[in-house]
Amino acid sequence: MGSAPGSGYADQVVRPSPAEDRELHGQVALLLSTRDQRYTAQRRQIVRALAKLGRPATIGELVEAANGVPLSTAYRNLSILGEANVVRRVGGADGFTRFELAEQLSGQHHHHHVVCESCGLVIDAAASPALEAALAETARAIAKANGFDVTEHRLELVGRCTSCRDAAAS
Amino acid sequence: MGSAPGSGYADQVVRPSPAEDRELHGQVALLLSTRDQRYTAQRRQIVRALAKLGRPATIGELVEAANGVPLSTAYRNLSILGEANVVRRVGGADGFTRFELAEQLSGQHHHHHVVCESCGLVIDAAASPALEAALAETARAIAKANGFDVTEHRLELVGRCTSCRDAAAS
DNA sequence: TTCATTTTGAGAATGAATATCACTATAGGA
DNA sequence: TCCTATAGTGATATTCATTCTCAAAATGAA
Ligand SMILES: [Zn+2]
Ligand SMILES: [Zn+2]
Ligand SMILES: [Zn+2]
Ligand SMILES: [Zn+2]
Repeated sequence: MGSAPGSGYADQVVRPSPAEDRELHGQVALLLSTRDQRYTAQRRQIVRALAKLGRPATIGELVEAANGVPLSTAYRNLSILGEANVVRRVGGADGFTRFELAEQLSGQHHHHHVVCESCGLVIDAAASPALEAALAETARAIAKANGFDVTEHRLELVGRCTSCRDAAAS
Repeated sequence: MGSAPGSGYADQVVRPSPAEDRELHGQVALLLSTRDQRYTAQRRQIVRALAKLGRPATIGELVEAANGVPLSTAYRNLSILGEANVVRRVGGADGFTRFELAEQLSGQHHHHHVVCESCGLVIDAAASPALEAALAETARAIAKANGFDVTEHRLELVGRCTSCRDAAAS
């Protein structure tokens, strides 16, 4: 499930195996076909880049990892892949939109994000059952108090990544 | 403390009393003066607008509530007020940055946000002790697993506000 | 009143994201 | 295989929230 022993509730980046990779592209092709969209070479490049990076990535990181797919093509396809529930937008800490594979495609299920306030790095972190229970309870309280119908949540844990901490200790 | 009886952990908008209002402006003036900044009429208008709205507000809402302070002035002063820890930026659900008074100035302390995915409305919600405890535990686990030094968190509960739900039931 | 410093605000510039559109690639039928 | 309708591409133009510029106005100290 992408969790190394003793790693608690925070995941490291885990590369998909070749078999998982085939499975991924099969699922993407299916999701696209139900919306009469083709799984083109450029889209495959983008999906491959997202899987390879294993964390929410900026457009710049993506076009570089996706072998120089043009910006306009990358943006357009990320939008289409988003509508097909292949890609999810992640609001960054800096002003940059980031993109990641949808939870059911990335191997890990529901998760949250850890953000470095210094360099903007974003990594995934699985949520603990206790945290999810507390969130569900909060959602209930809000529905009661404000009539707001809470259907999901976004959690970002903000701090300093290892390399930024090392760099600060100069 | 801004919490009506029986409202659980989700706050409604609460107007500051005249006394609280004087206290607010005094604190703002102090925070600005320590950074050699003046508490000008325009800055006072903006702070008054933020207090009056009582929820994270967009630039458009602010310039309207602040009696037509020019856009460039509003942006510049929100930036200065941010550096002075008077104002906090809230990343919106839509693409719009929102601004709110710093927690210690708005009467309520640490809180989270409830976002309507339909109209973009953002309101405040106090956090329960159980939720905060679970968040602290998660932060500890992440520090252990990734070396990430988590110092704060941002939580958005996403759903549908009452008026958008009513509008959908047409 | 000077005069140095800060602040203002209209307009210009920036830049991430989106829209355009002529061209290319592809699927499917003839 | 050849056609053709449709979908996709990518260089370029456009949008628009946000930031920058800078001459004029306000402020405070002397
Ligand atoms: Zn970092
Ligand atoms: Zn993620
Ligand atoms: Zn709404
Ligand atoms: Zn708030």
